[in-house]
Amino acid sequence: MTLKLDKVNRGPHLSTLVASSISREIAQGRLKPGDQLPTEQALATTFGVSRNVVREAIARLRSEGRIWSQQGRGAFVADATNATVLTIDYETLQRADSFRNLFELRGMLEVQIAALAATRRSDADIEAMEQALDGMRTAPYGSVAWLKNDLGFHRAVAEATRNPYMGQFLVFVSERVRESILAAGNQQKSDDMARTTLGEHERILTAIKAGDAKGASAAMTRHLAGAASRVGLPGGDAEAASPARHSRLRKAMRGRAAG
Amino acid sequence: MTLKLDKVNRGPHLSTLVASSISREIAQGRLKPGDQLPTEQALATTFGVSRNVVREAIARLRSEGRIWSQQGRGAFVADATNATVLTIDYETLQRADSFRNLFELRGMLEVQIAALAATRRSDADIEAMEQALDGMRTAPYGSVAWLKNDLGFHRAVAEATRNPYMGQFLVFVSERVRESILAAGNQQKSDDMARTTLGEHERILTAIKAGDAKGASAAMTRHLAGAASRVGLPGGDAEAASPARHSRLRKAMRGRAAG
DNA sequence: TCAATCAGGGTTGTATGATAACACGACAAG
DNA sequence: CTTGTCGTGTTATCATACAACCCTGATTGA
Repeated sequence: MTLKLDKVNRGPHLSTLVASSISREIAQGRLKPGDQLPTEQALATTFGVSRNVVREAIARLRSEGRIWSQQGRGAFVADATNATVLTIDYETLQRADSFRNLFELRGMLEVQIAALAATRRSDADIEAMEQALDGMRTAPYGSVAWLKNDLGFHRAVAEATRNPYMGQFLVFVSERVRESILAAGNQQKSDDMARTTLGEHERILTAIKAGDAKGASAAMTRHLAGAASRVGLPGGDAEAASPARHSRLRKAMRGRAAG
Repeated sequence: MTLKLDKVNRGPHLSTLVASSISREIAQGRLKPGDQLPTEQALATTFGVSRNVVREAIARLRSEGRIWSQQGRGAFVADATNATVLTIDYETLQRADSFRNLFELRGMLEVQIAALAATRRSDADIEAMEQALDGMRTAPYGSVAWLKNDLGFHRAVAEATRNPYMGQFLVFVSERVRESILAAGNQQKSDDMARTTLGEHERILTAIKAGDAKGASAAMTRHLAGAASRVGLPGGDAEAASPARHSRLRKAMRGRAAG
């Protein structure tokens, strides 16, 4: 009876294993949309767990929109587009190219967000950004407090867009990127990096303060390129995400008050 | 005992009600990160359900990263940044401004995706786009087949970026936008719209074929502006998401083969 | 005094059986 | 052909029991 699923003792709950197992069947196409899943009883016996565990797994998949179930009928695989949540599973996150791809996506979001923020920011937004910058100045580079204020700055920029989804998506992607960095474990820190990073942030803030959309996106592009090289990524990667690049941003950044 | 919740609130399961109830407590700050949840037994009695139902709710919240639990200790509220899934709850989706905000986010993604796709597309990607366009040509405007191919086109563009997250995010956001449109229920269709929409898609494809990043993003911007006005949104909204606007895209689009 | 050990209660994780609600097909009655 | 009933299978929920684990505090030994 107690089969413990030989694999991992470190393993999470049995319901998680069952859920990801079913999830994999769906992802790999062995269970197509509309197909009926085996009965809970059958799943329980095939996995060697209790029906309760199977139900917890089912509940989880149902909440993710991957399957739907009806009392008296059974459980069925839902259409892929019906997924109500966006999730990046842990295994994929570990792969090397995931990091690069996530970073690219993040850059895409951030550069646009910076431009939008420059046109819509309020005084309270500026206040929040400056507060986050102050927090970064007083915390040692790479510390928890530093990271918290770093994320706080970017979130403040996102919230200045007056579009709550911007912040929601950006924070989500940024956290995945951070997880990926931690998984790779290849970061080295120096005092130079702290100064450089702070300077990049300040340039972003200056442009946003001035209402300079192109300058803000340009500054953000440079910041992301710097961050990329800081974590060991070819720096010029965010290029395609930079809208105002070849054009005359110097003109846009000239003659504007630093505030 | 427990209110059956007359409105069809996303699922008649008790575990769903319990999960959203706890989730609300967290969202409204009555349960702060680090706080310990009541014991499963206590939750069961307060909600008037069995401990099994509570466990299904807990499993769901745990899979979303909202709480974490350890055997023998209890369940605790996790940091907000630890959420492993991105979810847009149904209530927020119904609000009027959600539609506008989601559409803006989608535009932001798509315009950049189009530019990237133009520089990275393969022959197979072009093939997929053309196939989707053919599907749109033969299906009546607004039909299920039409919508399916429409989404297929945009997904093909996203997949041409060689970054799987692009497609993942885009499809997710697009589906939420579609849900929001359906919830509002204010779309009217005509033959003109079909032709216009098809033309916009064709221009996008032409630019991507030619490897013209700026042309692709410009065409996508125009398409999104058209789509916005088609669903009753002020058309100029995607402006900030348009990188190549004032600059000379005519020059970029000149002298390139239509394919 | 101090440290290690151990026993006990509390909590989550899992197993098991039972009951209620519901869907669907078979089948008989009209 | 239609309708109503019933039996079977499935999910939804309940209830209980045990196992695994954490924490605390008392006991024990030096």
